[in-house]
Amino acid sequence: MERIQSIRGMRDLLPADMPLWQFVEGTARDLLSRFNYSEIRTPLLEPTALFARGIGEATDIVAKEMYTFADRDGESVTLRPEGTASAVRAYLEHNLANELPLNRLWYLGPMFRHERPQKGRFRQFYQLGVELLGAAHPAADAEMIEILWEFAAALSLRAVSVHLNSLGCAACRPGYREALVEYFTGRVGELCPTCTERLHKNPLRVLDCKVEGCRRAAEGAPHMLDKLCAECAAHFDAVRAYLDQLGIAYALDHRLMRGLDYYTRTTFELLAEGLGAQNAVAGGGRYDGLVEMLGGRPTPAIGFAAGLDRIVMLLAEQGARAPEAPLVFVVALDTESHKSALSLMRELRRSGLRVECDVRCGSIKSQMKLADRRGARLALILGEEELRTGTVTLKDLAAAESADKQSRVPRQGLDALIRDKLRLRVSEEMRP
RNA sequence: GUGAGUGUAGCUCAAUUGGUAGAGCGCCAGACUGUGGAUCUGGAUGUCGAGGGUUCGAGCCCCUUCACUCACCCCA
Repeated sequence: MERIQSIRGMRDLLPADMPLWQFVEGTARDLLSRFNYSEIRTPLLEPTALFARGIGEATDIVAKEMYTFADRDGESVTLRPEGTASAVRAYLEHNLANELPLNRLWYLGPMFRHERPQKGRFRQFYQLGVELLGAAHPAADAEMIEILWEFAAALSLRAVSVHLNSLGCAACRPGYREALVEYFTGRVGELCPTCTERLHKNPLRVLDCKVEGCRRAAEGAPHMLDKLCAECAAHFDAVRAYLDQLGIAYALDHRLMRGLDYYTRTTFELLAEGLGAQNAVAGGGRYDGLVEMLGGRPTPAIGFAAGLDRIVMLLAEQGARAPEAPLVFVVALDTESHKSALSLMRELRRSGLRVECDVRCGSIKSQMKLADRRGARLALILGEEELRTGTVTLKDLAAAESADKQSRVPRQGLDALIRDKLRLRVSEEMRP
């Protein structure tokens, strides 16, 4: 019998992986609530037209990476390849703009793209998205980048850097594009075959080609930042001033482009070392045109998406350990003890402690062994003796062999005693 | 979609020029039947990714196929 396994590019996040994931997600929730952003949850499945219109028909995502199929009634539906289009759709569908002039939103969940998997890239992957709708002011750009910066800081992400660029607007980008084509046309000979093609389809992409020859050819290319119109230039300068005020370090990166059609003006990325070729941890920017493209009134907006798979991978490589509540393991030696243990465990759990036992009810040895495997901090042993005297044997599994490693304590008020013991050990460990 | 590499016990890997599988770790059980993590002893486990071919004989050679990994492309 052939065993069924998960679909290519779609992986299981196993129990051992989850503490880090929960740490990352918890950190995001906590941070965003302090910036007073509201969570929004949208369906995984949307009408195909939403993405075709929002992201751009010509982008790779729409042209060849979407999970698109006919629903039972024939409607073309698509598993969301990113979150912004859905968030904006919901924003318009429920008239959120009418309730508030400024909407701060975030979401977190799986996205789907039918790409060839590789390190840091999956067909089902998780993104944290943050969107700020209704503000054209550069202060909004700065807030968005600050959130990303604070997120990285709260996670203690090492070896990451913020890259910043401006893509200009409908007024100045076409001019830049022309200048770029003109520049590269003069050195077609130095470009790789793909770039020769790109030159006509998407000249901006030539800038971030990895081939050595193209990189050299791109060195003297004109910069978007030099071709910005007066408004875009002023906007960008203001954003930079805010970032300086906040002490946020960034690198100007004139080769930083966005693959989705809806981006304008400010774009930024959080890049990390140690992720292989997929080194972008988060990316975002201003998308002043999207709301209107999706049928709403012209509304300025900015946002970013962070790749949680990559962040978790980075943290794991940096040896990060997610904090976990200490575990109390109850060991019962016979049927009577086990009955009594049930009540004890309920009590302790209701008092907020994390408690489990070995429901296989085997020998004390195998129970102790499981306690150890599970990483328990304390073992509570219940046997005939303890039942008779109204006590439990408390063993500190993490302590070195010593007189107070194990002791007989009264069952009354046990949870307070345990809390004391755990606090003590925690404070000991926190000393450098 | 393109290219390269890899597929042998739960995990990491080994198997001389083709002679029908082994180690470490892990797991389970024992070592004065009320005590884990160290040590010792014993034990279970593989259709050698799948299908076909060559051969007296294939984990090793050939073909096909699938999966995984990394890179390109693109992106988070």
